[in-house]
Amino acid sequence: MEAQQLSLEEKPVRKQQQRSVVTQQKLLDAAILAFSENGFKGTSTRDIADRAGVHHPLITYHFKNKDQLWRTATGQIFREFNISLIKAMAEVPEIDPKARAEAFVRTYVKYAFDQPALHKIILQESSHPSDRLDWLVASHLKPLYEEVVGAIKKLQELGISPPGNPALLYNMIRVSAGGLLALGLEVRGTSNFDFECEQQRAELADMIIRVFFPGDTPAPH
Amino acid sequence: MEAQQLSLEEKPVRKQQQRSVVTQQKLLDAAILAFSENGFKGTSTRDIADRAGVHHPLITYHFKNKDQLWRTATGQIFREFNISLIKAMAEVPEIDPKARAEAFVRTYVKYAFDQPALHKIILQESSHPSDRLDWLVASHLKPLYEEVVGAIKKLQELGISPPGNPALLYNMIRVSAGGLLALGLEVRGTSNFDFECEQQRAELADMIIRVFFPGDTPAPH
DNA sequence: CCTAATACTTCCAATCTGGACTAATTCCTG
DNA sequence: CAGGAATTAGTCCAGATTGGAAGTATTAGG
Repeated sequence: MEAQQLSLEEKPVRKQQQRSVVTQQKLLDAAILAFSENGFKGTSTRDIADRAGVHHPLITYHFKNKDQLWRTATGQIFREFNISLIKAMAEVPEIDPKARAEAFVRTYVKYAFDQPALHKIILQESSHPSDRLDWLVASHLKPLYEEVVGAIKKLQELGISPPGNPALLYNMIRVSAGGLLALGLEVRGTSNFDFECEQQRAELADMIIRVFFPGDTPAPH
Repeated sequence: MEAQQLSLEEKPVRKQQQRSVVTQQKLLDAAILAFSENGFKGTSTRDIADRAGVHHPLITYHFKNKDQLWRTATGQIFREFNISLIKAMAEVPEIDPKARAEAFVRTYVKYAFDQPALHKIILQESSHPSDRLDWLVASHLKPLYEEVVGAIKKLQELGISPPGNPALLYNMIRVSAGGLLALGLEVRGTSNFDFECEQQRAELADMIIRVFFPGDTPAPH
């Protein structure tokens, strides 16, 4: 970070040392975990440093302050999530829209489970207005939305998805997948349904597909 | 609270003064708001007291400590929510299960919007294990779940709802309604869909019904 | 193998935290 | 209307919090 922002400087910049990369990643990982559990306000930089096993002033050194650390950490997992999603979708042929939708749901569920912090952080930050939420929406949430909502419209035209506002449909799918996984503890408590079990996650994906894409692909005339 | 726990005491207990009831309610309202925004850890008792416009040691006086305040405040809104739901449902005739499901969804959306803190608090607390989450599940979430899941099973048997694990279906409906409303800020940011608008909330309810209860009531043979 | 940039450690000041404690005020109740 | 309990105001505290200053150790690069 910061450290080797060479840009158009004239100074003889030295390359970043390996140990600093390690420290930064330890901090980023710890930060994601802590923020997803206790929110931005509820997380202290000391807690993060303790989890990472480093001295807390290193946060100031590497990331300037708590807010920048949050942005860097959050940015990292959102970028990874979106890239994973795009990559996985690229492997599915475009001919069959319903198969594509199914693949999207399964991949979404998979990566949402691999990185549960991602949706927890969305939930944490959506609870009240903040610059962080605006930033999250503008730089990560909206791009994905734009990408997917077009596909949903097409599915509706084909009679595969129910009619109505596609934005609504998209958000319902999103919370049914990622949101529900983030609520895993509560769901297990009330319903004895455990997303830790691979088979139950598949069941969730199946159900989402069944519910939101009930129609069949129309035969090519 | 506490103050007039007369039970089987022999002392000539004086009745609670009106002003204390007012103070308590101001604290409870402020607490709900603060906790829903910043979570338990992220909320300070001083913040709550400031919002309520009272001195912070009064929290200790009326509720013993932060944890008890959380439980009392949360208990109040959950009780009100569940009662509202039950009352509203009692007015719908039992003959038509689909009409009943529709009424349930509309009422759920209505009250979830009236008290957005309720679902925000579920989201806040589900992010990691805690006594508060266990308490929430056991005393408020599970009872409602038990109540509703039976009805959903029946709807599935009638072919009104899609097949599959009813617990899953229930949770998907729940997050699509309450969860999505709690995410209102984010949804407006990404999709320009605003739940503040009555008509858009109706659209949400319609969509939930369309998606989760697509079948028609079978004609009585 | 120097030496200066990079990375880390140790310490500090100002503020915030939950909660305890006492004094002042209000207002029931006899 | 007086006595005393209920309630509130005002202080205080020990510990945690943040950001940062100042010094030490490590390592890249000549």
